[in-house]
Amino acid sequence: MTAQPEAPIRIEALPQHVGQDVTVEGWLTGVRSSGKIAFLQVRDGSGFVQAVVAASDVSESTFESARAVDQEAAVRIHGQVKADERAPSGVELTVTALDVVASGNTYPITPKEHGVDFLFDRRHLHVRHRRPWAMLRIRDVVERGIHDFFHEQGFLRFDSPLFMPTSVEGTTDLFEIDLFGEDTAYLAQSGQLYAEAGAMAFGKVYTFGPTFRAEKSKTRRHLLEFWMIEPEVAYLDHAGNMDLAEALVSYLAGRVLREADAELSILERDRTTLEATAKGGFARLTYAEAIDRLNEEGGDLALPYGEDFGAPHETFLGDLYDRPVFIEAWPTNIKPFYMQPFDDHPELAKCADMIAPEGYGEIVGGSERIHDLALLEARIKEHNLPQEAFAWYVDLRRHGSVPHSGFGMGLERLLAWFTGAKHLREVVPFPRMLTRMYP
RNA sequence: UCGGCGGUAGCUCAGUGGUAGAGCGAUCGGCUGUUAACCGAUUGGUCGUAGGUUCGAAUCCUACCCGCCGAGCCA
Repeated sequence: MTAQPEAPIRIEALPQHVGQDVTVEGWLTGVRSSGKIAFLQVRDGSGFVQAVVAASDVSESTFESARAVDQEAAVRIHGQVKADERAPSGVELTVTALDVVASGNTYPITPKEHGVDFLFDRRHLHVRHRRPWAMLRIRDVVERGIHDFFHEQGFLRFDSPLFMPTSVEGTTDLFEIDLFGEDTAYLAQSGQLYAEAGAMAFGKVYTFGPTFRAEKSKTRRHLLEFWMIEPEVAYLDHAGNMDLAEALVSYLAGRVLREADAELSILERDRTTLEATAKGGFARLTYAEAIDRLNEEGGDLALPYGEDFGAPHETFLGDLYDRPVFIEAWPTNIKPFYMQPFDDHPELAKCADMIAPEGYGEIVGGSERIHDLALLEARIKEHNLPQEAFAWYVDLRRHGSVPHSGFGMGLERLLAWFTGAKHLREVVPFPRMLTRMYP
């Protein structure tokens, strides 16, 4: 144990300490050694650096311990920061002393290929590795970006409940919670209705929380538990709502390009669609125009007017552009009950879905909400929804009701697109799926 | 729920009726510039489960279990 009073330096800050003696606390992602020199690959959560132990520079016992350490051993390293062009980050650590804090003890995730199931059974360890590390760092950049964007625009974060008395849309499968045999609650699949109450109280609000869908979907675009962002704004109309969604998504793309360049490189992410997205200017197709495009250019994807889109239709439409595209003005009968119809076309809803490019599907769905009491009550009846459960929601239209709009953005869908993930599970620390509850 | 594919060593896989294999990992040794290092040795198996066909089954048949990908539904 060498006396080393200074506080440890994080690896990401090492380029500012070239020539200095520092301490780094971390773990080993790998070790290579020969008879007289050892290379320790070190990570500390902030970055990666190679530490070089030369037999000629250190005591015999230090060199022996450097040769004996294993993958994921926890180590405290003392050494000098050296600029080195061979190093990916530009710096290396020349080791003067090494404390082995704990052994890696035959770490199971070896630096070779592994299957999805093997890695996600060990997700508690897997999150230490480069690719998950980059994914989850970008998740953090986006989450902070969302809060910054809304707060800069005068929004208030307004938390919605996770236990709900009923479904927001009346259709989706919900997870039931038994309340001691006395009542049934459901896990939230949206906070929108509560956000609408918030919009009338604070003008501009957004929710940011987990949501749950009990759909037996087993595709790369589905999780049982995912995070959703739902802004809701009083006095905002349908067109303004699309402007807001576009501003948010283009802001986030720009922020990831600026703040997560190294992470995008680790993921080998092509930046073309992100760079286009950051400039804004998203195309806006009406549902009718989208149907025409499908029928004229979509081949097998031809679809009669009035049908909802499937995943292949979304992929086709998304691939028409280098940045997201809005599909607006859908027939009201294939959309939820609360959407405001156009005055001159009551059969069409003032709503829009935002489709991501590159096959990542719908990332935003939003609309202007019905603010007229009588119309909302009629819609609830048409959809056979339980009137008692929606009484408070209807009551909002009785006291100073104004036009208002909002949308929901799926965090994981957005992140999967930003990062180029093959599956949503890659952008969540501990994904929850039909076949995945552990760890 | 439906469709396609798959389950063999700790991991990734090869093996289509005749003695259970490779690479990596792990262990030991060698190597002063390695980037998934390299070289030598050692270690390693209920071939998803149950039943059937056969002189003989990882291999053929039946049922079931589990996983992956997709559809529907959705973000």
